[in-house]
Amino acid sequence: MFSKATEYALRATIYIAQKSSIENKLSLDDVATGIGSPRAFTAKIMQILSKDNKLVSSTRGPNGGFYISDKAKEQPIIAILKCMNERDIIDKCVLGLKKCSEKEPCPLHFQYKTIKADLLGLFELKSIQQLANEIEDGNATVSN
Amino acid sequence: MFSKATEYALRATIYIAQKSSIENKLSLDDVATGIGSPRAFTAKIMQILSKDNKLVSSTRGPNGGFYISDKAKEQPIIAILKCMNERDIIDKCVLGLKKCSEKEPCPLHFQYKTIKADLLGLFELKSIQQLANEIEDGNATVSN
DNA sequence: ATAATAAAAGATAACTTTGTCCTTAATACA
DNA sequence: TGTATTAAGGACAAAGTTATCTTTTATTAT
Repeated sequence: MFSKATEYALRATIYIAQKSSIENKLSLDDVATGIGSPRAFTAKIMQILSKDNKLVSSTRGPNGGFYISDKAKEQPIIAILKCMNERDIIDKCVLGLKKCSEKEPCPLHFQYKTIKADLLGLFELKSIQQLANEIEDGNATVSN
Repeated sequence: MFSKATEYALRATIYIAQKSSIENKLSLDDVATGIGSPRAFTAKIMQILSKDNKLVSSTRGPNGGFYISDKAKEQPIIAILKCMNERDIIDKCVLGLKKCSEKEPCPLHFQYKTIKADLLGLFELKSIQQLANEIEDGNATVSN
């Protein structure tokens, strides 16, 4: 469904939300090891996610690292997709038609439409915090 | 969701199912023009689809081209995904976890599961013929 | 047989994604 | 101030996907 970069972004964000706080930041190594992703590539993704400290926050130097503010944790996970510029994957026509629409639909349009709505709902309703809680409670994992 | 190759494969198969018959084959140009895909790349995809004449059939030489037998038209569209080796995209974990399962789920597993089931249902229930009929009836298109 | 037609097959090119490595910049602390 | 630490940033490499072009093979019709 999503690119590897976005998969890592989702896992990393949820992982950081669960493990970190402003007093207890996670290093790049912590994150890459925690979610089972290639270190250097993960660094690139962390740069995107922590750009402007909007979604993930980062500080350099000793005791630096990544963390997520309580406010950011309340954001729905679709915010991660937006940050990774993959938000529109959900809207795309299954058959890849540029102008697939209600008026000029592909033969799967109306059935796929409801699936897309469900998918969008999932990503808009679930917050980063909620998914982090699932891990906290031992009900889920983002480790590979 | 799917690769460009698979998008073209889906469109091409449905297009051929609607336009062709054993007496009236479609040339590569007909197909590429009909679905709005790059000619040479489409040729490669047609080679995969018509390998062993299992899904799409092809003959060379004058009056040759591509067509789909009535029997093949009854197949569900998931057959096209299988042919393109993208069947398992539907099963994959949204977060890219290798061993995401009921016992060791990712934090989206149980919600995403129902969406995957709907998606699989759609691809297993809709036949190539049914989608071709939508186009035949003017209710849908695979042109780009 | 020969010529024309159309797909099959192979080689290769362009582009994108994924991944690594090395240097630079910021920060903390001694 | 200097040194250690950690992320940011840039350059580059490997792999995969998308796309093109050329040659070969099969088939038909003359």
